[in-house]
Amino acid sequence: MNLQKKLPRKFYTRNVHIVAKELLGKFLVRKIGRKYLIGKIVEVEAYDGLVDEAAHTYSGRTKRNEVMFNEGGFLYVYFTYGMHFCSNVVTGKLNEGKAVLLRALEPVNGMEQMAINRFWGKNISAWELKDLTNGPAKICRAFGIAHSENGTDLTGEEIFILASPRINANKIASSTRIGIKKSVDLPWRYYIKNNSFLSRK
DNA sequence: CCACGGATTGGCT
DNA sequence: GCCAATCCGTGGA
Repeated sequence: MNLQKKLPRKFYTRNVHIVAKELLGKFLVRKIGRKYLIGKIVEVEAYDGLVDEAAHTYSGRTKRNEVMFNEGGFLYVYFTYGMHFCSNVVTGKLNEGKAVLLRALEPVNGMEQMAINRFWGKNISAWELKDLTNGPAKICRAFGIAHSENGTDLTGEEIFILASPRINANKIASSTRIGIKKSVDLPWRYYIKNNSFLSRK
């Protein structure tokens, strides 16, 4: 794994479904001081802007969703259920309002720190690897992603994604998206088949 | 101004 | 499997 080999802007400015599928198998990196938190992306969902009733941007620009209208390659972080953050990779061109929700990672490096971030205060010795980042809000907890990370440029030094070979199409599965009430039949959740760090089967 | 409910999680039945 | 937790953006009055 080459920490210098960051995905460039042009990776992100393409079609949201292409980017979603190509993000599978790539490595999300958070640099904190000299330490690196790293996880392999194994599950995502595409949110397709104005043609997608389930997308936050469907009804137009608001203060909450404005980062999602950037061109590709920025991090859109939102707060929900009164306690959770979720992160998205913005895709496409300026003002399209499209993004890929990061739903599950396979921890690769910095697991001790992820466990501290996720379970602060309680039972810190009993953490299990597969419970660190197998859900969209868990990723944010483990990686310390919250309000202040909203709008982070993924071509920068703080949070970025490493280039790595594309996952073979026959190892990728799709399904309907999880937890939404609109556009429930669209098969826009993509994940690596049989990976044990998925948020769901 | 106020009421509603959410791209979730974890604990309890 | 069910449901409470706990903010705050959003939309309707």
